[in-house]
Amino acid sequence: MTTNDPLSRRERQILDILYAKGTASAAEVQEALPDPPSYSAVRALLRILEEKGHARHEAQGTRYVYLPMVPREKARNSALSRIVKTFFDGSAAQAATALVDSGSLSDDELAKLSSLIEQARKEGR
Amino acid sequence: MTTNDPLSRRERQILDILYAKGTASAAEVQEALPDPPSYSAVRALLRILEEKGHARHEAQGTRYVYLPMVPREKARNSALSRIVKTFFDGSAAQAATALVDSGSLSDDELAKLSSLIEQARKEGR
DNA sequence: GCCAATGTGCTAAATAATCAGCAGGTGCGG
DNA sequence: CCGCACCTGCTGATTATTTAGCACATTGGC
Repeated sequence: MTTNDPLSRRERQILDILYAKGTASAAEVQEALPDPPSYSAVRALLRILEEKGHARHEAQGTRYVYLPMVPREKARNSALSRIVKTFFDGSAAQAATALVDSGSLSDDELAKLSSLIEQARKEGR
Repeated sequence: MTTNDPLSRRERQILDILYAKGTASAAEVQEALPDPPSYSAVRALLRILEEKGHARHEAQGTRYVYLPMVPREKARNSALSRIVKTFFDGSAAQAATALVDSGSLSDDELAKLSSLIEQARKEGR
């Protein structure tokens, strides 16, 4: 019924797939799953996720399409804060630094991020 | 034997504790664990983590102290990249933006991050 | 109209994870 | 020297997870 009861391994994997894809049918989930089990098994897991309140389905034509209950942005923030806590001593700045250092940002992205920071600095004071 | 065989719920929790603390005794792990089981159980889990190659122990005086096998920095990067993939459509820039937007960065940190970015932009071209 | 193909709901069996308990060993204060 | 407090190694049982299978409904092509 709430947000953070502990998910099992498969439950976590499936929920992650739902977040990555935004929405997915049982078949899509199955094919995205590492070491995928039978279609039946996937459906059983999806049902469990629904019972636990982590996902829901919508009828799309004749079939079901599943999606996460808690909105992506909320989930993403709590995932980030979990990582910041366990790997960056609670420092979001360190985490941001690691991302920039990863070298996967384009020139454009760097520019935008830079101006975002400038803005934050102005507003901050 | 390597990085990404699937960890169970408790294994993940314990490993996270080891990463957060750097190093911990069985008792410390137990007390950091949510809804903590018996001391015996914690020790059993730690032994399993060792067997699977995710943790190791060092004798500290008469007792054991446990620590993760794969170095923190490596684990942190793969954790970050996992989140970037599932929550930010593979865009590290978006993730960095979310961190800055979280508003938890001090003025000082913002300044440092800014200069880091400038440096990256120069080197990038 | 009928027969694949593809969907659903439900259930029970097999596998994995989790747990607590017991049998020592070691160091230390009284 | 003895008992207490704390550690370790190991093992079996309980509980949760994960899985596949079956029965039935709906759709679309032929």
